[in-house]
Amino acid sequence: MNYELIISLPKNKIMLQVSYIRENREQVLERLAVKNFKQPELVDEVIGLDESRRKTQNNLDGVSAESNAAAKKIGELMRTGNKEEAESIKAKTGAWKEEIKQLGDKLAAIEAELQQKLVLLPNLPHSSVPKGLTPEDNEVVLENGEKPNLPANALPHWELAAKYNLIDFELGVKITGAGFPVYKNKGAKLQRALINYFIDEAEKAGYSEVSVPLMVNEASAFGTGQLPDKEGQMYFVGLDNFYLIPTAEVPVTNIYRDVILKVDELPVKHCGHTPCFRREAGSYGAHVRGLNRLHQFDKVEIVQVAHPDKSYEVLEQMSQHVQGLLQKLGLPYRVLRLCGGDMGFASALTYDMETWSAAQQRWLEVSSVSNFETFQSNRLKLRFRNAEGKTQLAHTLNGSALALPRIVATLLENNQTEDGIKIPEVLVPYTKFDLIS
RNA sequence: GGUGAGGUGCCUGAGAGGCCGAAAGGAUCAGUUUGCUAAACUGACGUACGGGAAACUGUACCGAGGGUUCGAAUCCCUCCCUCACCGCCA
Repeated sequence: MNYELIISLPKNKIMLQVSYIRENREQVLERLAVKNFKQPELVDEVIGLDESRRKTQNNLDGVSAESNAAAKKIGELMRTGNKEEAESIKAKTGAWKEEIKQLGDKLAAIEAELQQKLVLLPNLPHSSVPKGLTPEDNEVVLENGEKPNLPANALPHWELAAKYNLIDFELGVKITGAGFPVYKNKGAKLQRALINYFIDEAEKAGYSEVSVPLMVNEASAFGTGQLPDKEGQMYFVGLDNFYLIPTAEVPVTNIYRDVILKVDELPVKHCGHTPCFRREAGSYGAHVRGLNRLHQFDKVEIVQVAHPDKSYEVLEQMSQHVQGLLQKLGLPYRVLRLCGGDMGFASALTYDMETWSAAQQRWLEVSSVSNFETFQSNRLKLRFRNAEGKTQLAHTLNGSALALPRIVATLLENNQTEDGIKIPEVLVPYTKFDLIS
């Protein structure tokens, strides 16, 4: 990613909330420390640049005002035939012109630099976010459900997938490469059933379904914060400058880019199913075996645009929705509150939901629910008109409900019996079979 | 891929160098009238960045960037996008 592209994004952008940083410098630094942010010096650089930005703009505005007034005067004089006086004013405009040009260039340079630095600042974590560096520092909020006791000869899901002819990993390697499996027979049907089930559940919870593009332009990728932070993690279609979406969050949230909502339109709730594409550069090895980590996978996403006063309520509600799905599927799970070091660039608070994979004897992340507060809406210019009639940035949230492959993995492993793999009751109307044998 | 037409406010749409941040209509909001609905009338009604305690005020923005000019929505150049028709095609 080169930043020229970013700063060439729509002008007349909102100045990524510098005023907040300016007025809460200490707090910002404190919060960034929780996220283990490596370049705290950026904060003061930003404040300094903002200072000179405002000063420069003030100067420029003053000169422009004079120049505008003169131009107007000339117009009047010309109309009334007072050519001489008009000419004498004209003579003075050269200096203004020069100054306007200089100040304008200076301002543009300052703004560009400011943008470049602002764009590197991650979102500030919520006060409840624990300090910490690694996944081990995440806080376990709750654990739910019974871990099944599998017999000693229980198989991991990739062996079950082979045994029952559900997923062909090698075939995917031939067609595309590692991480692009081919689902077959009841494996394919199980996937489709889960997708439909998740969508139906989301609709019951008030999320209206959207079906969105799987490739997005740069402005969209920037809007939800994938750029510049996750540049290398997205597949890029260079011929047309499109990115393959790493999550439906990107196209769905971008529906509301450059939108000013009415306050009574909040909260906006959408769900959607899409494949997701992730390069996952740098992660190989035993832990990525089978369905554990893929380059392409299916996911049902829920997205909300919420009033800032309500967004943490909404976050809990979304977390409950996800937990409800896991309960109905009969999967043991736990909820984590991510520590500063493990959470994403754009998030203020993230809950991860993990299911217990009984054959692998480990937790697998199947959902991530986040409140981005104004981080995305600031970039998206997603606002609403508040009670005073002023525009205000809305809060955006999203969560997986749910990501398919690890759910499939856990279902296969946890529900294996000597007779075959039992399908959870809630899914049977969708699969039309209750056993994989 | 070829050809043509366009990009103006929430929408439709005028504007063709100064009186244009932008007519008019619609939508929306507030008020008046009305037994209710409808209608009519009156008023309000873009965004951002500055300054100011505030009333208010300065600047910028008519797809984006550059240029001409004392002055650009309007003229010139470059780019992007959209639409229509043809070709190809799920």
